[in-house]
Amino acid sequence: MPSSPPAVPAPTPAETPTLAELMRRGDVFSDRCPSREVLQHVTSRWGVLVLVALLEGTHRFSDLRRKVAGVSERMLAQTLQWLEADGLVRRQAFPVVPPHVEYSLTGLGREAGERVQALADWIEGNLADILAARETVQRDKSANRPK
Amino acid sequence: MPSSPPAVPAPTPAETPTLAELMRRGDVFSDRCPSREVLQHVTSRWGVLVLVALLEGTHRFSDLRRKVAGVSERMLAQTLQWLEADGLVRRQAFPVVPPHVEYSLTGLGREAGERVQALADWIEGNLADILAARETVQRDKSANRPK
DNA sequence: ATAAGTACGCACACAAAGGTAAGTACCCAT
DNA sequence: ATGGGTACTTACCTTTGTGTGCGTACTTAT
Repeated sequence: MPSSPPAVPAPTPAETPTLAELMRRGDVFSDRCPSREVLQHVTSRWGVLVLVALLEGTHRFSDLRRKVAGVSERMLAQTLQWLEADGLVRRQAFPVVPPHVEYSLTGLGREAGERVQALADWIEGNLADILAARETVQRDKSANRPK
Repeated sequence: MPSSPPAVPAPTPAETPTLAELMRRGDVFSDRCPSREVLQHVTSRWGVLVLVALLEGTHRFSDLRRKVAGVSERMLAQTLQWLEADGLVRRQAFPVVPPHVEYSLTGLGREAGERVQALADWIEGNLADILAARETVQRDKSANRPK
């Protein structure tokens, strides 16, 4: 149980990448780097689930809606448009009535999807540990201020 | 250029996992599964960046604030509390004045962090392709409705 | 003596995310 | 003929995320 802070090891100098550098290779730690937008689309609430769902193959709009439980039509459409704009999802519309549209991953989308799936899988597999940790952390906090 | 939709391959039967099953192994596709909350914390705008930052080692609050460019004190504190509650981040406060608090990853946090880093790294490395795709997709859309 | 740094909590405000409901223009099953 | 399915869009409203500014209780640097 440490009561005094450790000594500082080494100061990290500040970095200021140019815009051109941010295009060649993004930097999520940089405030105005475009990679942050992409990150937000990919890690958005429904974006993650759509990418994982599409890893299994092409889906129609309403198939996705059923698979991704809880998503509204509005947000599913919105999310798909984000991912399509970023070149991760391909949209194929057939000129028939009633409408028929198929969504699938592009090459980029598949690569991204595999990474988000790795994360989602890990969370699913370790959910029990995480929920257990929640209890523990909560208990420890309460112990530090019993009144 | 397909103009008629392909035939359907096979209908997937509906699944309804019980709450108990959702605890042993989460299912992010299930509406009320707790894994979704965890997913949201981990993939939140600042959660991603904090996890990646902490992979490099222990950081103080203000170190994180400087490293994660653009985050406000309010949201950094909030994000850290989410991750701490989920057992991914450890908080160590020293009873000194001025305040000194150190944040680090737990075992769970490191595993999660590695996965989000893999995603962040991929996005950084493929940013150029994604930005290029944005242009292309935009152009294709405009071409389909020139007026 | 004054300013800056530290790690937050709190109140206020705004914008974005997200849900609900309705409308569209047809087809198909009952 | 009525109801449901399809792939959205739009308008309206609520919730959440997020930023800003202020206060704190001191210490260290200027």
